[in-house]
Amino acid sequence: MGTTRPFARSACAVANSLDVVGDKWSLLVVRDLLHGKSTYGELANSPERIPTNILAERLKRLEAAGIIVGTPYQERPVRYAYALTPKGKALGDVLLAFVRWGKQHIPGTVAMDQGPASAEAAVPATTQRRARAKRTK
Amino acid sequence: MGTTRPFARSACAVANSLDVVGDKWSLLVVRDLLHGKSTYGELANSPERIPTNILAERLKRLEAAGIIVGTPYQERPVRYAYALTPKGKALGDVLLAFVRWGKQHIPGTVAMDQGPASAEAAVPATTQRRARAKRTK
DNA sequence: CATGTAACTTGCATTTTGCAAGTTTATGGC
DNA sequence: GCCATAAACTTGCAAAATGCAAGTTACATG
Repeated sequence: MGTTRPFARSACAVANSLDVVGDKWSLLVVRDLLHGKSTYGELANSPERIPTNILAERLKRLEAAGIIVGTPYQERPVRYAYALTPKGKALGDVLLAFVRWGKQHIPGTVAMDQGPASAEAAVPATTQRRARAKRTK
Repeated sequence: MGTTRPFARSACAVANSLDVVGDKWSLLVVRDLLHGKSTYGELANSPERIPTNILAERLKRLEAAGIIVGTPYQERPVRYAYALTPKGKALGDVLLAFVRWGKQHIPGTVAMDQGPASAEAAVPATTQRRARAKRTK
């Protein structure tokens, strides 16, 4: 019974954290969300130019992991505004550690400007759009 | 001249840090070295069971990145004891951030015991071995 | 109706991983 | 000397992840 191995590699907090966000892109998405970005387009247009298929896949993985949530800000076509959950926001400390290490040990790197500081209007304000007769098919 | 793009993706400290240690194994190797391990065998026998070809490749990459140094503790066959440079030790803060996040947000994970605390004898004490007539070829 | 655009999806070619097995050099037992 | 064992890597692929380009869907605009 229930002898299903509980962890992929070990019970180490570091190993399991890396199994969730230990790749070249996930933490950059989190960084952007922390900085106030929220739509697919905003995330795709970050300076690192994440390939769009990778972005779509990461958004699903991060949502499945409870790090972000996508709430529809528009129907027909459904479009989501992504935001960090508390679990996701807590990754800010990890990001901060990376920023400090990078700035100290990789010459020329800089901390990307902290985002909106007091960003309201994070959600595209339900883009004003007249609801035309919606024919579902 | 010299218009060789200085960074692989952007000047962001996070992005560049991830380009160096942003994979599933590098930080686990750093973790083990912080905990006092130093030989290939000790690293290979960690609970996560890193594939040996990956371990060999990571040791080369981390050394090329100035995060670790390998000093030979034995000739014929040459064997190296790996240790963290100051740059590598500084990753301890990143590890700590991951430990805190993991323990807080991934149920069941734990901090791997801090290593030797006051570990001398980190190097295999130049394994006592009578120098037999060494025929180089 | 022709264009344009945001948000994804799909098709591969390339790269990275990972498992298994092989190699090299040396040690210990008989 | 001969055989078994071991540490530290290396090599050979098969499988999975990544990345580039192009395609798709559902509007908005002129």
